Amino acid sequence: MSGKFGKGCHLHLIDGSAFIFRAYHALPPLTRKSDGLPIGAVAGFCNMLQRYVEGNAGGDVTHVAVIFDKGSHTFRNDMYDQYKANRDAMPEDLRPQIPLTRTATQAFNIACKEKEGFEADDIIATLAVQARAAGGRCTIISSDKDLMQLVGDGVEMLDAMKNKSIDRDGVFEKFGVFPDRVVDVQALAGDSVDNVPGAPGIGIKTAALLINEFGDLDALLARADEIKQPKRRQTLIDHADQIRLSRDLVRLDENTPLDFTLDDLEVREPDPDRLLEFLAEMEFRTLSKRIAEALHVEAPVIEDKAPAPADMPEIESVPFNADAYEHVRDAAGLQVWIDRIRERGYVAVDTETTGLDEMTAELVGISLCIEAGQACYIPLIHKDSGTDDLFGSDALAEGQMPLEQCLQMLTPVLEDPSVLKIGQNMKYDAKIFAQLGITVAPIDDTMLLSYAMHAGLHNHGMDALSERYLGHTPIPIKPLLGTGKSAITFDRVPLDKAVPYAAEDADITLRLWQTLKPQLHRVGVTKVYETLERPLVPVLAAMERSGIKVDRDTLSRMSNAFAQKMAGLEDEIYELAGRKFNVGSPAQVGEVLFEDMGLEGSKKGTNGKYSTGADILEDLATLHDFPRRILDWRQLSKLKSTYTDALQDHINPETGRVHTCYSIAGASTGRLASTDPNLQNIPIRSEEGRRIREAFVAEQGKTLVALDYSQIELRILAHIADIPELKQAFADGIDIHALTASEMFNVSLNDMTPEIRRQAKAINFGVIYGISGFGLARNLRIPRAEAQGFIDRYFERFPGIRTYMDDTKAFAKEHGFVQTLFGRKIHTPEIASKGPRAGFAARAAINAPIQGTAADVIRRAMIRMPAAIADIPATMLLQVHDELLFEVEAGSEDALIDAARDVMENAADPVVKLDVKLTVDAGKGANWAEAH
DNA sequence: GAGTTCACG
DNA sequence: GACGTACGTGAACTCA
Repeated sequence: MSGKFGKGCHLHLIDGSAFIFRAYHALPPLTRKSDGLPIGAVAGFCNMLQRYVEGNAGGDVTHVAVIFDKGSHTFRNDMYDQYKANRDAMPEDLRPQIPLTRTATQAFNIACKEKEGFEADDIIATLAVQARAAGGRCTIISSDKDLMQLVGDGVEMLDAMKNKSIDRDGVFEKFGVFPDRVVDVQALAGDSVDNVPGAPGIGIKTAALLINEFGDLDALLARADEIKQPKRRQTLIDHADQIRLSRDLVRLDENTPLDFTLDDLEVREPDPDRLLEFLAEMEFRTLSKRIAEALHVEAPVIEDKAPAPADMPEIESVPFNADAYEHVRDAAGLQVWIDRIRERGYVAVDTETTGLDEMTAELVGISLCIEAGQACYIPLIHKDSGTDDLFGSDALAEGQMPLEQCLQMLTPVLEDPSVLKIGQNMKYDAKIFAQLGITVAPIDDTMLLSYAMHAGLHNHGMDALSERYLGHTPIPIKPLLGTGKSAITFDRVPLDKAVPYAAEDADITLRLWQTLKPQLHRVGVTKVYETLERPLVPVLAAMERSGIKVDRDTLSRMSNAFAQKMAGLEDEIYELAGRKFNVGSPAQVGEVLFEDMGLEGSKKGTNGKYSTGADILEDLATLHDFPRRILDWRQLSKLKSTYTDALQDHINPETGRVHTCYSIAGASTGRLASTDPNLQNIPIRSEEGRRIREAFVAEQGKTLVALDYSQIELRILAHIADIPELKQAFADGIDIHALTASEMFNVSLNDMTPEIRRQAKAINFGVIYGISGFGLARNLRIPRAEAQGFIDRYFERFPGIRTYMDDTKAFAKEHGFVQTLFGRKIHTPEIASKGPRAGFAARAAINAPIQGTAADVIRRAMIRMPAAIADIPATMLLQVHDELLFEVEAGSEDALIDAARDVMENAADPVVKLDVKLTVDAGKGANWAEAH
């Protein structure tokens, strides 16, 4: 059969996207063995194509094509920006498989068609209409109801899964009208999946009823006042425009401009070599065999390629070339990049700013990269460096587009749910964009990919990752900015220097993503990355931007009081020492103590200095007044310098609030770390220190609410080590330290003394840290043998703890990592070393699953929190490892406590079923001291 | 920049 | 038998 498409021809049009999604959801998440590339949807897609080919062998099909969607932005989005806005983002492991389904179609030698700006449905409509006009037949292989408007006059649909064909009567069954009125019914009924509004309260049944009564939609809308039901009548009158818009949205474009004709779609025999080569590349053994048989050729041997070692990724072969980066200077130049980004569906993004504090830093320029080596920098507010003006000119440099124009063009891409934005530490860039009202989503973050896979092995900064995984040293920033007082901000870097530096960052980020992302599955931390790391980025960005109000006057008053007390103490100290010296110098304190006064103290190894730490001074305090005074002075000095003084410098002048920065990938265990300033170590243990929390206040008319997990690490220990007595105690709400003491020392709970309880508490904590006799002895200030006796008794009483410790150490030795209950991996490379390092590593390995699981739990709570409190006028401000601090409008405190507590207590569900329930304590007040 | 000390969980 | 010794952080300070 060949020649022009016409009478007697039969065209099959396969809805490619429908095939892909069916394949994706029908199969488990298979991955290619050699490199972990997700491949399940491709496998299912190929299976469905093969079944299709087999099913039509000897049939009357003369022409065939698989039609795909391309990009997500279509003419319908221009008509209605909410079109398909409710769609979930494409699953992470599906995205890389999309291009492979095109390759697969071509490997089957089937025509493969798509068109930018149009949906597959429009192409199908156009081709079906063309086939009909030429006097041929057309079968659309899909069950998508949006295609039903095309049925009739030689066009029919076939649901390949159910092998059921749908004709005019079938459409009537579904819509209550024949195909020519389907659009009218859909326009009225709307579609929640595609977010087509329709007429509120009217479904398919009612819509069909109305259309059948009035003939068509135009007649119905024209004569809406004749509708008998008053509510329905009003709805149609009120929403007439919306209904017409809906009709335009659901009506398929039968005139899609196409660069091919029906004749190009003629059925072709598959080329066995090409097809089998593709299948071998995908490592589909069973399917290869089956297809080889069907084609009567020999199946290729597919080698069982061993996965490459995880720490030896392939180094990107495109060399780095800083001269090749593009300087985007105007809208035309940027548009080229935007088009390419939309075509790809992903882009690496990096921002250059005037500083490191995202609250005050200004956007200076944006770099983009879509392929290794292909990157650009869009400078926006670089200052002209041409003049000799010593103070720098404020005139803008040549070759820049207006910031507003750039953002206007780029924002739709940054916010487009179908374009993945890749960054290194995206929280930073997201905050910069958030300042400008832009919400960047969806995202991937190479720093977090690295963290999820390699926590404990190395840090996750871009320079380190580039060296390690790309074998490339990034252009250093120092020579560009200078150091010290003469340092300049990035907007003063000349463009010829700024372009290579900035663009390279995006290039590196993209290459890291290409290197690291496929390994995620292989390392087995996809869930960790997708549920514990990446979703935290917008949550933390919002918390950091919120900040917490800090009252400068309170801090200032405290500073003065501390200064006075310190001065008094200094006089006493000089008196006791008999001379003046620098109280802040540990070395000089050591000299006074151990040389002038001749007290007993140990020299410290490396530099021969005396150690004057708090516990040594504490011991000496019984012998002399001097150490006590030093301790008191140090406490005040600490409080003043680190808190009451430094904290004031962190109050943002715009917001009057302190905005900390959380590192997501700082702590190896999964904990967050807080910096600039650290708000996770605000004093509480001493009464004087605790008062600093009075400076952390709620805004007028609001309240601070603190919720903290009670004994979360011990509860997790009880679960992981499976200790029945501890689990029972938590279930009964018994004081856990008292219970431990009672079990160990055979004292009934009623006869418990604070001293015994204190010792048990120390042991409980010691266990979490990987207890040793020496450590416990020092902590409790008891002889080492006695401490060891306690530990022995503890293990005897709770043998599960010792088993847990031994098993965890053995696991770490064997695998080089340990895991939390949620699958987070913490690497412990030093466990293999000899000497004391191995001891450190072993204790860290024991602690990591406990501390890490607790960290996972609160991360999960934080990720769920925004949605859970959406209806409450409250904001999540701070996280302190097992505590969340909120600011809430007065009157809504209890609603917030109920909602937040619910999220926190059930945060492990449904992934982990803890044997021990998690309990959350709550407090509220005008300041943080009261709330705690 | 290393080392010490101390604030928190 | 000796090694060293409780887990995880960040910041300020001194001193070379």
